[in-house]
Amino acid sequence: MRRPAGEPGTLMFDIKWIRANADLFDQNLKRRGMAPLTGELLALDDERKAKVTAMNEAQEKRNALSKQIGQAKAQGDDARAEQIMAEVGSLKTEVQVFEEAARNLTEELNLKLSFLPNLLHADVPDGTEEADNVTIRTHLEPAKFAFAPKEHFEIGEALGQMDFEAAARMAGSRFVVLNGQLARLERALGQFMLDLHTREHGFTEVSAPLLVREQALFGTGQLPKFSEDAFETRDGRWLIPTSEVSLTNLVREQSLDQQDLPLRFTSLTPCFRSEAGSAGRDTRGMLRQHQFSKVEMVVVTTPDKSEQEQQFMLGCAEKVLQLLEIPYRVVILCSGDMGATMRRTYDIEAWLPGQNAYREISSVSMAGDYQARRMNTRYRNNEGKLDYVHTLNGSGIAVGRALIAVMENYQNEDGTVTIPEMLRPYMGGLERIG
RNA sequence: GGAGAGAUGGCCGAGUGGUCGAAGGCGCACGCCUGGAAAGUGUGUAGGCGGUGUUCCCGUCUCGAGGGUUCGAAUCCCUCUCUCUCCGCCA
Repeated sequence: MRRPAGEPGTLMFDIKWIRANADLFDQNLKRRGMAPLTGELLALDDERKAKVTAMNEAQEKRNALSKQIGQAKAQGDDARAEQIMAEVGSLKTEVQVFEEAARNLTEELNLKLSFLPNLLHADVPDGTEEADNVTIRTHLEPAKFAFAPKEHFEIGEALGQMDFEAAARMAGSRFVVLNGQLARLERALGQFMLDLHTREHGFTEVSAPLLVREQALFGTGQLPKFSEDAFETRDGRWLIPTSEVSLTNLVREQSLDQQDLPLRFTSLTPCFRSEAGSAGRDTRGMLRQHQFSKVEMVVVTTPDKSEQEQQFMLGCAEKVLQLLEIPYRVVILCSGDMGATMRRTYDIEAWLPGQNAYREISSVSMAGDYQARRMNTRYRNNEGKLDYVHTLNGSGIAVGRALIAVMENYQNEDGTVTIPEMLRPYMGGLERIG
């Protein structure tokens, strides 16, 4: 793994905070199902600081003597210059030895810190698996069907507009080909969501790279820990697993002005995931694909606004389903089911009649300063001080899964699919598919 | 893909081995001047790390990034990234 991004000496996690809150930090790891680490980390940091101090002292001596050489030469006193040169020669190796030791220790510490999970928000419930997530609220009662509702792939294949076999022939499993009205419906969903967030919710639409450097994935936290989940190209770039990566990294290595915050970005992009750990799960249909389309929301804000921004974003994502009149519930993820890079995550799960289950369709998370530290993104507050920004991200919402939700919730007994009112303008006024 | 030029503080821009973290200008902040403002004038104006220091100080590092040469590097060497110009190719 290459040296993490950021200025030399920048640490990926606030070691001073760990030092001051050792118990809290280890408790946090425990809730994440990990062993305590403060002892190891602080010992390493002590060692590192000792070497840095020793290096600084040696440099101080060297600089003072070197300065004298310059002065002697300026006065034409070459003999004295020679004498001091001989004296300072041994200091050179001393500086190098300490410098190398300090660098190695900093790298070692930073590597360890870069693997640490984020701190959990106080609201996050304890738990080890999906079943421990807590439902916050539900919206709309699932509709009762007068017939046995089908799964989306049954509907799509019967319509002749969803072709997994054609996709498999050219790309392998976990890909799909949509055509005709279903392809247009996917496009309509994306347009509808983008229009909603840009017109009603104040987000700026962004078109950004889908192929990014390793540092960008490091910045948002997908690397170094989760490299097997994404696709790497032959030239060392990566296909984004979510446009959270592109949108969040818009501010990498920047110092922002407080008055410009919050920044709110949205984007409709394909997402690429290897689904390496998901073999055998959701193999039928287009619920879990290597490539899918998603509208993403990213907010960059000051620490004090992080809390309210997450609620706002959650509301923006819910609004999509409310306008589409699809039943859903909001859950808060438990400590064991959360992503390592996040402090608190709400999932929105849409009702899928064909599966007779709620399935994740959006995830809205706060990252705190975790990503900001990795990207080295700060802001200058009104007092002129620099501090790390807070970042948040959320799907607003997953287009592929929204397509599934629409198809299953709006299916008719004759195999047709009614088009939700809100989408009809995007479908040329079409009222049903099939 | 080939040839060349470049990257210095918030911005512009000097600086080719020795008190250079960096002249000068612009901008910004505060003060003086003014009835008020402009003009003029004075002062200040990066960040990281460390220090059993804590409104102020000390040390160190940072002139795109990383490494090297040297007693000493913005300045010399190597690698990388990015920008620009010309040629080729191309949607």
